[in-house]
Amino acid sequence: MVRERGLVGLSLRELGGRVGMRAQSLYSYFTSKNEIYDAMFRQGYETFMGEMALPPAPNEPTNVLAFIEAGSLRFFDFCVSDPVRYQLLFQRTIPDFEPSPESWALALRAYDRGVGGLRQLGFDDESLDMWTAVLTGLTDQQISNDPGGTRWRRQVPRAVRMLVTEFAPHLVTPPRARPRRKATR
Amino acid sequence: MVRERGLVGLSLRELGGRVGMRAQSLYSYFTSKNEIYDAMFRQGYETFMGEMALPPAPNEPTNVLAFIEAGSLRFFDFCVSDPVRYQLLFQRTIPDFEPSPESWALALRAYDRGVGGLRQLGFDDESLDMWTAVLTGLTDQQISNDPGGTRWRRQVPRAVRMLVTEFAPHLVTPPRARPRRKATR
DNA sequence: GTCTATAAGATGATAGAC
DNA sequence: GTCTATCATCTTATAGAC
Repeated sequence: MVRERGLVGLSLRELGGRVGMRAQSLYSYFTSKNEIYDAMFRQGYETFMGEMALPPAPNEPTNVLAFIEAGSLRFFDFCVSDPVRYQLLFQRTIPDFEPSPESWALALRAYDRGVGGLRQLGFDDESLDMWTAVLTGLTDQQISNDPGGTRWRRQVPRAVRMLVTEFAPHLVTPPRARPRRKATR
Repeated sequence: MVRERGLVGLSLRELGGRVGMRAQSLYSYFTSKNEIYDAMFRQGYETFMGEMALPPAPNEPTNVLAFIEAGSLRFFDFCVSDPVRYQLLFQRTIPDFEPSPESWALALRAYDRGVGGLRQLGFDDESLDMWTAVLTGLTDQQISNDPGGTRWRRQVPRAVRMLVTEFAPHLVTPPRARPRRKATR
């Protein structure tokens, strides 16, 4: 229903109708409308963690850079495939709704798991901030300005290479020959 | 009013009350609620163009890189200083509202002017896409995850250097000594 | 240009019967 | 658990008097 009407278009009456009961009967399952949003929020993050944890697809990443790129594209596609879910999980635009503490904790776990691989590769907090911003920025532009297309998705590999070069250059320039130093001391 | 209540919190009754009349009297000025959103949209972009066109502040940019950085920070601050306006102008989350053709044309002019400087410096369409994504990504994170702080703003100079290095390296590495070639032919 | 009156509806939520 | 009945609003918008 929210995929059709948007998040604020969720109406208890119509929701009741769709599941075959009166709106009031929903209160046997949820104490308020926000509790429904909260359940969707939680479910969304559970799906997210499930998707991100899947084994790599047949077209495998062979090296570290390809591995990071694959993870980034997976995140990107997860977001773009369901813009309303993206809005619910990563933007926060429903008036008067904020997730319950348990749901927030889940979201934090999901974030930690998402960037855990990068952290292990030596990315510090600042670089993870930059990482998050760039990836969600591309995602956002794709959803808002080219839904259904690939205009911004095509930039993901380049962004990944750019970020890795900036924050973990040893991963991208194989350490064969050290650049000469100015002088030997 | 929308700064307090959010964009969807705009109510004609209360708006009327604030300007000293009944809600119905507003229809002498606007034919619908969406026309009010449209007026705010247009006004926002006019302010935007005004702000971005201001002469550089006393702490001047001295070189090209600093010039780009200053412009980026100016955009960033414009967005962060008024999150609701940001939502109206750059995200599009009001149900059933879309800007009139004239307002859209204005928004396109504003974008062109905003990236015009970069285009003159040799940035192509793809790099402008990346530019937009990164800058709005940082902005978005700042607004959603650290409102009032500077956690993501601090990353702007680094992002600028990273992007310029990627897309216009001649601007950041002064052309003193050419890297030696493999062989002379 | 502002008002009153009112249309015509939507909404989330509660009480209590069965 | 689901229902009917209903509350208590809220909303945008129109008609027409002054």
